[in-house]
Amino acid sequence: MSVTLKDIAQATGYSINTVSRALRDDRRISDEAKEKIHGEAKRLRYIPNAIASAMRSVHTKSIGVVTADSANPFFSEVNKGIEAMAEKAGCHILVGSTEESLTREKNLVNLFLSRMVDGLVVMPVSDTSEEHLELYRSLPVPFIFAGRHLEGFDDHCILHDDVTGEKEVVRHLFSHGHRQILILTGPEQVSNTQDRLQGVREAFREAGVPLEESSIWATNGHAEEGYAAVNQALNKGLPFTAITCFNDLVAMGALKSLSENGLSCPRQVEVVGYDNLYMSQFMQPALTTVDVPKFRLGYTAMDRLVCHIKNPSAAYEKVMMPTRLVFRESTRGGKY
Amino acid sequence: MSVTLKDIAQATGYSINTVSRALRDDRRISDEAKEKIHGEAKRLRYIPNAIASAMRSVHTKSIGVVTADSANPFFSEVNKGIEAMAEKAGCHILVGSTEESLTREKNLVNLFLSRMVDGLVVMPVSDTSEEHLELYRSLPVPFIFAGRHLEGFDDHCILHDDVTGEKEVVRHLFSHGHRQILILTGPEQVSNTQDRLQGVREAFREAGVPLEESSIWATNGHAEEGYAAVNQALNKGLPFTAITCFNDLVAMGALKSLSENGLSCPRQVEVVGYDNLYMSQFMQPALTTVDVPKFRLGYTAMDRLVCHIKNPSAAYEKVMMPTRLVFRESTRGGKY
DNA sequence: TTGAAAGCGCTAACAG
DNA sequence: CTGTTAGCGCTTTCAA
Repeated sequence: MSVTLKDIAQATGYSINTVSRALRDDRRISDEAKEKIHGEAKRLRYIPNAIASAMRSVHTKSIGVVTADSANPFFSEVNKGIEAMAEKAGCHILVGSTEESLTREKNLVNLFLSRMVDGLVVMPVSDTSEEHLELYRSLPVPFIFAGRHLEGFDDHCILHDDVTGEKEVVRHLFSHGHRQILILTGPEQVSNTQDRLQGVREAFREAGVPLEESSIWATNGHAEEGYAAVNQALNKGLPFTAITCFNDLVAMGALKSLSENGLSCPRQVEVVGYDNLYMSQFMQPALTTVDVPKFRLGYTAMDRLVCHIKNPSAAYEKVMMPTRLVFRESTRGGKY
Repeated sequence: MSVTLKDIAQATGYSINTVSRALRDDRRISDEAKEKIHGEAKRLRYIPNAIASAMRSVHTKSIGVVTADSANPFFSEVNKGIEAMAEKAGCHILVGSTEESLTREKNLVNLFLSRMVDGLVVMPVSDTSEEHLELYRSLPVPFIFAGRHLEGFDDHCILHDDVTGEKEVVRHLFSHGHRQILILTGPEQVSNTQDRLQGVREAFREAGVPLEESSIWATNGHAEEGYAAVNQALNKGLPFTAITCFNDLVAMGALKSLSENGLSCPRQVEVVGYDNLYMSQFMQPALTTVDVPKFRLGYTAMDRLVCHIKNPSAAYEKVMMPTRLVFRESTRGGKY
């Protein structure tokens, strides 16, 4: 079997306890002992058993991250922020993806709990069933929701302002004279979908333009459904001169459909995405989109979480981050 | 603190042991006891402590996955295959990304070992230092290399045939009359870069065309370096009529540069990628590329790993998967 | 079919 | 500065 503290203790003549403390650099251990013990540990290729250590001590120094959709680079970018702060805090991370399934979300949370994580960062689906809410009400560790909110847990959320972000998109399109706007929404059980749609509605109301429900098309947030939706809208002869997309992936599909149907973007149809993925600047045309501070979102979420782990009685506080419209080639001209 | 077997034992009057076995559906426990115990467990919201369980039993039912580059969707797609098989085998997965750093690779392997994983799936950098090789020689658990190989561990590899895949790309370009081909390679410490370059060289030799070293440009495998490389090649006035890219991300950057420089793809310059990412069909123009069986790669790697965990004395055996050239819009016409 | 006891590897509390 | 003892929650003997 593998090398344990016991082996090092036997090899050096110290007690298991002294070895344990020497390896953790406890200051009450003599330099001589430390040197001997560290040397022997290295020689024997000792690998500390984090499992055993976790059992005995209060903290495992591990955090569970429940992310949403592994096919969307948005979440990789948020993850990087989480990881950066985790590393800073000396934690490591267990990641799992729900693929927007409530069942998988619950399973992941329980999996992480059973592995004794010190806390959780979650991008939840927005299901408001009693069972779902109860899962978080009874959670025995600190937790933060990143980029998405859940009814009754506003304080736990680190968010970006989707309502305003999307409202500005539609305002901008209005200011360019568009009145026929195709709206491609995202997965329905996700709070961002609801918020962005609300932003659309507010912008329409504000401008006094009636919003036809027939111009709202649902997608699952992936390119192929953006592509299909625009194809179908064109086939139906739906009139539109601009498209606002749930996210950049959907926009990528939309651009493809326009191009295949001989419609020039931005000359004939303007397209706006959401998220500002790294790849969006390389799309053709480069995508106008709403920048979300992805890295900072993850970084801040993890930072807050660490605070709550260190100080369990600290009050939770909602954080709202600003978004920013980024103008590229898929829309005409700059801001008016 | 949280609910333990002891709590259920006290509540039901059975011993801890009986509770433990009832919850694991041991057949030597009466149905009556099982029912009572399961009921109580549910009522108390018992969450099994996987950490404690892992300490006592041989297997943790967890697998470490050391992946390479979280910004590249290629690895997400491989991961999905790994996860699918893991779920089938009743394991869960710990994932970490090296970002192509040898140090991070070693740290991740040790992190996973310290968490007592039953085995590892690794996408290693191809560093052949004694230290790196020794890491795997002395690994106390079964391991599989997925999509990349490492000197001396051929048997542990599940691979796709990069030499042949890339050779076919270049052959195809030759067959279209190209002689001036820009070659954008990937990160140097990665076996795929070396293999694909070898494929290029073999195709050139085969065709009797001299390969100018000046037409080989290194990238880190990301879009921005594909973009920059093509920009620079054009600025230098390098003559080329086709580009073969290390991967689809690099190709995305290359397409962007061509478009910005007023060069039409495929009419003036043909472009070929590698990997066949999901998104590549949505690029403009849709990307001709080499399909790699990403899902199956992960799925098979995990399948082999599970076999070796179940049967530690089984001999390792290299698996080589075929690749396939996929023709889309970034090259002209079909295969000759 | 069930229970009692031992121990996985480690850390914390207390002695010295 | 170092050693002794106890025990985290669970599973695996062994005994009944």
